Amino acid sequence: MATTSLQFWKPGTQGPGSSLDRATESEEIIVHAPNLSALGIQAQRERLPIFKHREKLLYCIEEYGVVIVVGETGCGKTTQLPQYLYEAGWAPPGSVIACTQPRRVAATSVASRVANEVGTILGDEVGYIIRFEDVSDKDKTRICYMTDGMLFRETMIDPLLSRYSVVMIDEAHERSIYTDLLLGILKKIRRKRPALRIIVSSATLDAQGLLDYFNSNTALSNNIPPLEQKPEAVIVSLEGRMFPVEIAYLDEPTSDYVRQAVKTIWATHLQQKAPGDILVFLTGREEIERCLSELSELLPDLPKGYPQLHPLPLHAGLSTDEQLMVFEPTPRDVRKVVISTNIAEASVTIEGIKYVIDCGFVKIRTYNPSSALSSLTTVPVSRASATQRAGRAGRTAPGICYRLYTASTAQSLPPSTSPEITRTDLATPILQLKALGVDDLMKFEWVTGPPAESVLRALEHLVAAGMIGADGRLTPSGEKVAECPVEVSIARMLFSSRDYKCGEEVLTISAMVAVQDVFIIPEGAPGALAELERRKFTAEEGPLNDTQDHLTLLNAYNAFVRYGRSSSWCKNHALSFRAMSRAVSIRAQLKKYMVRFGLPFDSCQGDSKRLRQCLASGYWRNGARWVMDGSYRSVRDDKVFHVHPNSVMFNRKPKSGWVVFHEIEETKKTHMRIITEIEPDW
DNA sequence: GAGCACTGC
Repeated sequence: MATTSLQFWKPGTQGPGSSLDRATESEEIIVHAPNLSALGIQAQRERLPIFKHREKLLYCIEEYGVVIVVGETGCGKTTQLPQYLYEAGWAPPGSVIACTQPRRVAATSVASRVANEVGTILGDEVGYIIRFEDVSDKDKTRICYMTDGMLFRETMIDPLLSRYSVVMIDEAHERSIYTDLLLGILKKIRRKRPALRIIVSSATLDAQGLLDYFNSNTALSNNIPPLEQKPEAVIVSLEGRMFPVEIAYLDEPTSDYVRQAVKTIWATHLQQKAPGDILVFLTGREEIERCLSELSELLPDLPKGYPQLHPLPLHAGLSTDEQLMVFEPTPRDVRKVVISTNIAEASVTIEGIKYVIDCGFVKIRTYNPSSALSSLTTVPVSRASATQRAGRAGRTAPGICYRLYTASTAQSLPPSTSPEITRTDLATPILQLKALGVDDLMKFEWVTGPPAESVLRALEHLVAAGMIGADGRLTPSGEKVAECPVEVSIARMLFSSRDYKCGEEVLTISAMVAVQDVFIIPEGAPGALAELERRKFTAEEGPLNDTQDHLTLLNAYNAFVRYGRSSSWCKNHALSFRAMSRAVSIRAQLKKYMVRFGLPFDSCQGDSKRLRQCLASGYWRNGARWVMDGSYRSVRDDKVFHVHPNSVMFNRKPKSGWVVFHEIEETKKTHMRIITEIEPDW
């Protein structure tokens, strides 16, 4: 197979930012800067598309409570808008402009860029706050970038967010759970503190929905003064900066989009003479590896005179080193092909991409409240996602996006991905809302209401766990657990560690289960090596050598610390250095909460029975018993569960016949992850 | 006898 002819229908140019309108270079540049490098920065700032809208934005923020800013990524809103506000005097001493991001890297990298533009050291006038890292100054910081989760947490300490004059919720179209919770809280705060200004920044599609949300007034009660006649919220549209991206569809649907992706990569490489790298969106690791292997079979057939093709995988399971390879600049005679999961849709930006190939699917986690199980399923992408994926081709020059589905399929795609709050376990969010004084969940103004069944299921869980009393209010232990940055079952485990005298070990286990992907699966030899290494921790490391996943995690952690937290040690034992280091941070943070709640740090001194009893007390809802065919039945409703192949319990019969597990994941089968054997009479 | 979208506190 040498060349493949592609039958693509091209309906003409469309896609993000088809207008190529950028700020003209002839505009007068006003410079207040004292030196040349600052002059360069100032000129750059004024060339951004958002600069033309500066006065309009400032006027709207002065006049309206809520400004919904719509613009493509790259138009400068994240970096410029907080600076405009700062320059216009919105952050006098004692008040701060907050800008929230759904991801940690975004908060840190944007803060550092803005600090540079402002001409200040990061952490002085411009800072950031993410979990484990507060690079801000209580007195000096005027612009603060932060993760939305951190600002939500701050509302638990300061319910009116009184130190902020303006809160900008960035990337609101992603509808992360904390974005939704924050929008609800902010709408409430605005009633009590009208001086607060809110900016919601979003990509196009749902701007009208957000406008209606803020302009509706359903929860108005008698003791709150009526709002002014003028609408609460207004939309400001910014022009995009992105280059046009031509969209091409398949004429006929494909039954195997991985193979179609390989064909399309090959044809693009041979037919498109213009240099530029290729980015392919697939749904998961397995597909990426198949795509890579099928592509490598074609490589020897590359005709003479063509540039080389350099394929690279990109997904979250890779080590940092492997991930960094996709950013290496391409030599002149090589074309890079990055074959990626959804991580490249928003989290990771690779420069130099000119061609995007989109399989049209994504893996999404969905919580089913009636079964209390969450499952990972492959579903068609939304139109918003497809637009975002296509936009990855137009960051530095005009590009092309090949969609591996038909134009009519494209029209039937849902407009946007359902908000996270509609497909997640609400136990923790509801506990936190209760801690914020939202007692009546039906009156809380959700941007999108979660399914009633999810709310009921979460309330039932919280009542059973003793976090909420019969009156619907938080119990004293509920108030404490609401503060803890862990799930309800883990918090219970930490609290009962006092009775079982194993605080030290439970603390470590709590940190380790909070980190995913501790054990690395090496490229090529799926599972085998990792399993070998994992078994070392179960059998050879440490005194607690039962075959239990929780104890294996404990042993791995202790060994990591004992061998000096070294990254090369991790590499040799198929452990993720990133994950292990994160566990160290989480453990330190949880330790502070234990100190605050007066929980002792006893060690069980190798008495694994006490430790396992303590685990059982936390995972009291997650029990299962072994049955003859090697599967398990859940204690709660007799469902069929299987042991996850990553578990050290995989294909071993528990002596007692009973286990508790950390979580259930439903993919092709229903798997219990992180398992510990218990005695039935516990 | 066989598997791992992505975030966040």
